[in-house]
Amino acid sequence: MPDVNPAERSGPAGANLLFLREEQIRLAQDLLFFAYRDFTGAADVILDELGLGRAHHRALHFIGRSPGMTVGDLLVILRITKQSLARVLTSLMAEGFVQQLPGRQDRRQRLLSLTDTGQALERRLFERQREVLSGAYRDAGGAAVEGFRRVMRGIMDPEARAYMDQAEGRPTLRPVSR
Amino acid sequence: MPDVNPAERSGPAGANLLFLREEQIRLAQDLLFFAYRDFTGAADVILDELGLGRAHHRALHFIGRSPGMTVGDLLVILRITKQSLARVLTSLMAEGFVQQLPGRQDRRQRLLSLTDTGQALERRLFERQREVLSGAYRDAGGAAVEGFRRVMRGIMDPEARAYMDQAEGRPTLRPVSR
DNA sequence: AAAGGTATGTCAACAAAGCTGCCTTATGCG
DNA sequence: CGCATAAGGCAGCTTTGTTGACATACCTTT
Repeated sequence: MPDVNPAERSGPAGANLLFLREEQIRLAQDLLFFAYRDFTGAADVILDELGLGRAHHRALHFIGRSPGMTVGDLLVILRITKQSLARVLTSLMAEGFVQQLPGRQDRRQRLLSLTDTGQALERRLFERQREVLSGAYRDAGGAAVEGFRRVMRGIMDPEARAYMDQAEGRPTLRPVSR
Repeated sequence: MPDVNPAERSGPAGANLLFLREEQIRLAQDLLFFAYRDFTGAADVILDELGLGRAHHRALHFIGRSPGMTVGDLLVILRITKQSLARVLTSLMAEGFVQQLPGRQDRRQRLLSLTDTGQALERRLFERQREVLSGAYRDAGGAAVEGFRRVMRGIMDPEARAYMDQAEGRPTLRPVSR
C-alpha cells in the first residue's frame, strides 16, 4: 500500500481509498501551515528594521486595499478586538504611515488611509511577497492558479467570501474620501 | 497562462496588464489571510474546551503525522525556539496526550508520539478541519485541488518542500519506535 | 578514559499580539 | 431630549513567541 494513485483505484480497497482521502487532507494541513508561514515571513526583514510586527503589516495591507475604510470595517475584516487594533493603529499613525480623516456623512467615523510614506512602505512589503508568489505562480501555471483561488475561497467562511467578492476588481487606486 | 506575460508586453495596454498582475497578487494575499484564519479557527472550539491553544494543535498534528520523531525534528518543522516548544510539550505530556520514549540507537533522543488519548484528540481536531477542506475540495473539483497543491508548494521555502516530499506517501500508521 | 560535541531540559526575563471589562466623548437619529 | 453608535482609552490578563545561561545525559573521537 505504499503509494497508489488515488484516482486510478476504486476496487475492493474501500478502506484504502478512505485512507488516501484522509492523507490528502493531512497534506493540505501541512501545505497551509508551511505556505502561510513562509509567505508572511517574506516581509519580516523589512518589518523588523522598522520595529513593526505582522499585525502592523496586516493593517497596512487592508487599509491600502480599501482607502477610506472605517475603523469598524477594519475590525470586521481582521476579527480582532478594538484594543488590539488600537495598539497597532496608534503606532502606525505615530510613525506617519497611516492617517485618519473624519467621515463626511458621519463625522463620528475616522476614515483610514495610508500616507505617502505608508504607501511606500506597503509597497516594499508587497514586493517581497510578490517575489514569492510570482515564483509559485510561474512554476505552477495559470490553470493551477485558478485552482488555488477556488480552493482557498472554499476554505474561507461566507463572510470572508463576501468581502473578497466586493474587493475583486475594485482598483486599489480608489481615491481617499476627502 | 491566463494573462499575458508582462515581460512580453509593452504596448499601450502594458500598464493595464501590470495592474492586473498586481491585483492578482493582492487577491492572493487576501486569500491566504482569510483561508488560513478560517481553517485554523475551525478547531478552536475543541481547543478552548481543553484549555489548549493553536500551538498545542500544531504539535499534536506534526507528532501524529510522524510518530517517533525527535524533539529536534519538531523544532525544525515548527521553527520556534526550544522554550516555546517545551512549554507546549510539557503541558501536552502532563495532560497525557503525548508521550516520550528514549531513542534506541541514540538514547539522548526523546522520541515523541501520541498516546491513545492524544490520537483521539487529534482526530477530533482533524475532523473539524476536514469538514472545511472537504467542502472546499468538493466545490472546487479535483483539478483545482491539484492546482492548489502546486501553488502552495511553490510558496513554501525549499526546506519545507523537502519535508513535504518525505512526508508524502508515508502512511501515518508508521509504528512508534519502541 | 578523557575531551568535546550533541540532544534535551530548565530557569529567568521579556515582547508581541491577542483578550475582557468598563468608561468617556462625539455624533447621529428618532 | 434621549438613546444608539463610532471611536478611543485604561487596567490587567493570556498565549506564544523571544534570548541567554546553564545542567545533564549520552555519543564520538582521540
